[in-house]
Amino acid sequence: MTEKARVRFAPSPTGFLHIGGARTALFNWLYARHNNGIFVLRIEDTDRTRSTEEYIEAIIEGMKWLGLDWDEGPFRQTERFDIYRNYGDKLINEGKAYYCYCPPEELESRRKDAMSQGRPVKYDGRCRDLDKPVPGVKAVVRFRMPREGQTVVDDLIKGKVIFENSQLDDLIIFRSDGTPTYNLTVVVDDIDMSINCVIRGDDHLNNTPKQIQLYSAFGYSVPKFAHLPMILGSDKARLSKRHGATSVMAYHETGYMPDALINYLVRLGWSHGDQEIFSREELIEKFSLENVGGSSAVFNPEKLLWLNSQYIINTDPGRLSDFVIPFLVKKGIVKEDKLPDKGWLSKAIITLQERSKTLLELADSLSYYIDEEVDYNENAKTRFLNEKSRDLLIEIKDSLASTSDFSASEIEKAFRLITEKNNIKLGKLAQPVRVAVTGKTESPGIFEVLEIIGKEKTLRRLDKAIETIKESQG
RNA sequence: GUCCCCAUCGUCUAGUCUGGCCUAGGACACCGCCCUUUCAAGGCGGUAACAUGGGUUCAAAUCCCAUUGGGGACGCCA
Repeated sequence: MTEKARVRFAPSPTGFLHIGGARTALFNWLYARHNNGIFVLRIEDTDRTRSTEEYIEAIIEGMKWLGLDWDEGPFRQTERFDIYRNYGDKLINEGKAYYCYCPPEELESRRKDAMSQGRPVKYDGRCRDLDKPVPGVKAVVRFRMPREGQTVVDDLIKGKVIFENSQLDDLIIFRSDGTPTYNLTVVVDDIDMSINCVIRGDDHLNNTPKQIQLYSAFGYSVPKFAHLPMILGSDKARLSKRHGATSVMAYHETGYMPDALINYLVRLGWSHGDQEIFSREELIEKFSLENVGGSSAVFNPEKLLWLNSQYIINTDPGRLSDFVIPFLVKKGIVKEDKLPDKGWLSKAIITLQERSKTLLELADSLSYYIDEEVDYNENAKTRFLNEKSRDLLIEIKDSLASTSDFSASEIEKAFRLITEKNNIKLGKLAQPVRVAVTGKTESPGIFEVLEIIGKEKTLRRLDKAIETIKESQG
């Protein structure tokens, strides 16, 4: 019987949940779900000056929106300081850690010197074997790193990565104010929470040998490691704010479906043959770290947009309406206490699914079905609402006015009758009508549009269009 | 500067571990055609890649080395 997989996502709340963090969370989540394991959420907020409550909320909100549910936590490191203290004291008592009295400014200048002289930048260990404390100075605690030999990171994605211990720094595990630092807290927490597979960004690969030394100092065996390659912007630099929207919730707000973003993110580095679109169930079934590539990936908003359009097309209209309604409300197209009929809305949505790449676009298009008044696009108006189309508009209006069954098929018959009579192509009639009822030159099929708008509103809009033509003439 | 990672179309990738089935496949974007009442969606087709140089081998996108390029880390941040 193998042990149960336990993984974690451990963001620090110094910003919103961003694209890179979301992908790390996703891979952890998939690993846990695929292996029937446990997914732990841990908030690494030991840097109190930069961590905020708002960001914790925001990260949780982002996780929930993406549907990445966790089984344990959220734990907060700031609530676990006594645990780190216990572990730390053990190291100090065993001589595996020591107090260092070097002032920060001095360390800084030594670092600069080392870098300019081309020497490895690391603490020289001058406080290692001090036998007495320096009075009146607040000390930090450093971990005594081995100086000889090698540390091997056996990574599930990168393979065996060898580090010379001489390169490893005597890292600070407690600040001079007594608070623990990252490298200590991750290791202690991962031990304490029985994490047996650490999946994180490969910007942590260099930290890993240090952490391995910590594990061994505590007498624990190391978990598996999997270091995911970074996500880059279009200029190949690490993805950051200047590349545009990087916050997960920004995608929510601009009309992306969570499943589309998940699907996009998982394909950044992971693949399953030629398949592009995966349901959540499929992902859970097929996901494996073995199929994660080692090279970094450029974030491509256009492909995400395409995936989103695919998800909009393939989501059933009833469910899609639940996604769209908040956008309709937010844009003031409908009132929260006066929502459109669900059946009617679904019918309207069907006509727009393959024409909308985002929920926001869908909501916008829906507005011409719902609004009382139509705003004409200026170009559309001058091109199609003019003397040439006026008589046709009057003709179709009169014909539609006497139609009792206002269905797409009956509406089509009315249109065909007029085009045949006047010996014109359907477009000659359809375009002016389209502008009259939608204000635009593009829309779903005109017969469906009219049916959805309904007889009364259609006639009113045709009247207004005819009126508009008269005015512009007179 | 030191250490670490990475390298197939513009982008995401299949193929690399286990060399031959690769005349290098799919997807996004782009271009063309078809469908068509507009716009889409859809269908069909097209442009486009194994970074370079050395090896190893009967045979290399695939293995090895070097170079180049890109990324990351080097904090009393995480």
